[in-house]
Amino acid sequence: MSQVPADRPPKRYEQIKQFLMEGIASGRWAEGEKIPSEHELVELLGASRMTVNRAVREVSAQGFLRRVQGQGSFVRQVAPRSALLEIYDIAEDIQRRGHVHGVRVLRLEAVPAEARMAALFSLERGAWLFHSELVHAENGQPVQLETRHVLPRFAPHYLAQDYTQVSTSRYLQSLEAPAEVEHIVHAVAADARVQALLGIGADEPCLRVERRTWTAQGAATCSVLTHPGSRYSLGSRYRVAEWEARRLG
Amino acid sequence: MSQVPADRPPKRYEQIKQFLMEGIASGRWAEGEKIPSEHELVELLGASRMTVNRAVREVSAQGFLRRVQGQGSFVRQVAPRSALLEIYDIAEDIQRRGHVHGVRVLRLEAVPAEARMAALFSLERGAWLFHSELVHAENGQPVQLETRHVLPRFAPHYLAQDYTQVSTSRYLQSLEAPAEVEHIVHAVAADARVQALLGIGADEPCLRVERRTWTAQGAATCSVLTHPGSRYSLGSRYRVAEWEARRLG
DNA sequence: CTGGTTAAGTTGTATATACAATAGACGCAC
DNA sequence: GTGCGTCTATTGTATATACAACTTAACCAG
Repeated sequence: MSQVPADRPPKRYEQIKQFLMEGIASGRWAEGEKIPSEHELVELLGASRMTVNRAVREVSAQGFLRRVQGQGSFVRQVAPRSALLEIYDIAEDIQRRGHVHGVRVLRLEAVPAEARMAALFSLERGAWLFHSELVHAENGQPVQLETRHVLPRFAPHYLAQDYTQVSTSRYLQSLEAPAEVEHIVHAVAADARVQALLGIGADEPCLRVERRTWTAQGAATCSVLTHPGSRYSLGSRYRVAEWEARRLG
Repeated sequence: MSQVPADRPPKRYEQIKQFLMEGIASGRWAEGEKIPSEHELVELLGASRMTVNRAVREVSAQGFLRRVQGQGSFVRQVAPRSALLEIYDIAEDIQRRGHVHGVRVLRLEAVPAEARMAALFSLERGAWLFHSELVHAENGQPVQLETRHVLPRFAPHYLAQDYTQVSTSRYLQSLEAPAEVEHIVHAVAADARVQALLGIGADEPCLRVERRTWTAQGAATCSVLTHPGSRYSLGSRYRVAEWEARRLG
């Protein structure tokens, strides 16, 4: 049996954090449920309240607990999701690298919502949506196929813009900052049409980002960004910072 | 009639955090420079050391300061940038979904660094590195091939752990929080070995995350996480307001 | 029943104190 | 000079205590 990484003398507040994390992960305290009060933890674990307080505060800052003064500490309904993707504008990205950004507008039109889109936007089938399809190129080589659906109420003049001058992302962001954003990244195989548009072979995998935004009124946009796996990747490098300090509500 | 919401009494540790952030932002303390010690801040600001300690600790957790026991607190070279991707622990992820997490350890050994790894870790070729290879499964289905190289100096007991009990990520994070993290996501085709390990077909694309971490001493770990495109995707959804709120410190 | 007050429980903050752990400087014996 | 121990400065952790702020429930006066 492997021993605990007993390299260092255990720290009391780390032990308590561990105790809390295990209780949360194991379901000993269900989601939304109240965990023992600081006072109870003091008696249970035999540490001072300040030490308990630090442990609970830090676990809370990590997003696993919600604390309410005068009431107690509760296990969060939705634990913090792992991956965060920041909004990015591919035109800006390419220019930042000092390369030439080119764009070709394939479609820019109003379309009736088929079943999937109707569901995503909470509309009836056949309701009108704005739709655009663009291919972005870096130094002449296609790097992204951008397919987008936009709620007309959110961007009434979406179809009248010249997207060779201002990118779709930039125009949409100029309207109203979304209240909520979702990104999903996955790897997919390209169908024949995508292969042709991106100029890739049949066996080349693609990196696909699905991006949805919501305003206070509801779903606003839904985009699918498809990149050739060989010519594009998402990257980030950052200094570790704030998952300790994060406060969600 | 009741008064307009009166200003809440300012919190001492928030004031001190503000004081520190202004000093850092204004260049009053240059990058890399030592800020006043806790004791000096106590005398300067007239708060107790515990309060000063909390303020400095939280600013430090946000990445703006680096603290060295016995030496002092120093302004970090570069302020933290917002992250594209956050660290995630697949075991935690799976358990959070209420599924069964299984892991199979394929390799756990010391290996001599070949050219690429030597370059990444700034070592000479042939220097020893710890190496692990694991397959993670969700409800019995493989969802991640985890290949990792670790600098022995960073985790001397890396090979002695039981990774069926505590995940590699969690163990490594228990040692020392990395100062810097890099993630790169791309789509790749799997070779025959990976296909076999993940139980996927020849034409199925894979989602690959490369993750590297650095401590103050230099590169610490380098991981390659390969997921079957059909069974795994990276996702995130977040409220923009909260994201923005974190910029304030 | 209504409305306000009180009391108890919980988290939030602030302080004083103590000791441990680490790094660097100084001085001393050899 | 070299090596070793000591001292000091600094951060890291732990505790006891106090009071403030907030929530809920109980209670009581009308």
